[in-house]
Amino acid sequence: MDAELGAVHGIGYTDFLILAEISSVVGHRLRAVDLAKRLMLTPSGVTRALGPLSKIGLVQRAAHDRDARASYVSLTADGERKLAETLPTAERIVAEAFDSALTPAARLTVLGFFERLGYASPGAR
Amino acid sequence: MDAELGAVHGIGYTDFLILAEISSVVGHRLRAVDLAKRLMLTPSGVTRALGPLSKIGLVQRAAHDRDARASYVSLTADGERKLAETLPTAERIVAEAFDSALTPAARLTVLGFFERLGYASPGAR
DNA sequence: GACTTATGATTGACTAATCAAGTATATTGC
DNA sequence: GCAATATACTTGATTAGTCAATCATAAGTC
Repeated sequence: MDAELGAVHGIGYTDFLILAEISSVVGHRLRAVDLAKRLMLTPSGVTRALGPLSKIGLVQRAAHDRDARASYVSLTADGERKLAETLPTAERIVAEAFDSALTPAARLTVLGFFERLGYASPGAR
Repeated sequence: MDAELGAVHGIGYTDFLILAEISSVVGHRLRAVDLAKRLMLTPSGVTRALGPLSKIGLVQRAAHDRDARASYVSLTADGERKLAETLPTAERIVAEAFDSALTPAARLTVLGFFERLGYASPGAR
């Protein structure tokens, strides 16, 4: 997962999730602490991940207008491009893991399950 | 997860899974490589985890009778006790994480899902 | 039966995360 | 308005895992 994504796109799976999460949120920016909650990471882990992402210019931080402790994280134009470029690879890798881990019957059950939870099945169009 | 289990019982979640996996398998012993496959770990990771578990006397290794490369891993009497003692804590922690991560409706859907996959719902008796 | 390839296990080097502690700012209650 | 408490973030130290390389033994092929 991490290894293949890293080899192809130069960022890990968590990095990808960070980009995707920022992009998915209204306003396209959020505080580091909210990023942590959404990704089930600690604030510390987010700080550590954002360092390199910021250095290679995929994300940027901006001061929060009402809270001097916090800062907003958002994607740069490069970050948006990287996300768009990485998405198909990530989807393929997840789909392969999914396929190899389950029997065909279990696969269908899981897909139905996600539909009931309100997610579109990744494979269905 | 790991932290609480470690604080209460002195072993991590992966350690717990290792004990549980050994105990669940017919014959109550398996090769390290099979342990790795079942727990989605690398053989390397299993070697690393078994070291401490063996040192504190929860698991033991025995030569494989047909393959000199392999060795069987099994629980000691202490290991069985530790597993029995850890099981309720682990179940409680998982149940709490499950409850806090999902809405009540999603919770029911997930439980139904596991039933369809052939697992009894943990909470149901 | 020797040669090649596959498998089981271990080790050194590394990495992505954690926790605990610390700093800075916000918020709350008196 | 000030003390006490809570929140946002960062950093040093640690940890649980990975990968790549290695060693030993098995299994398959000619």
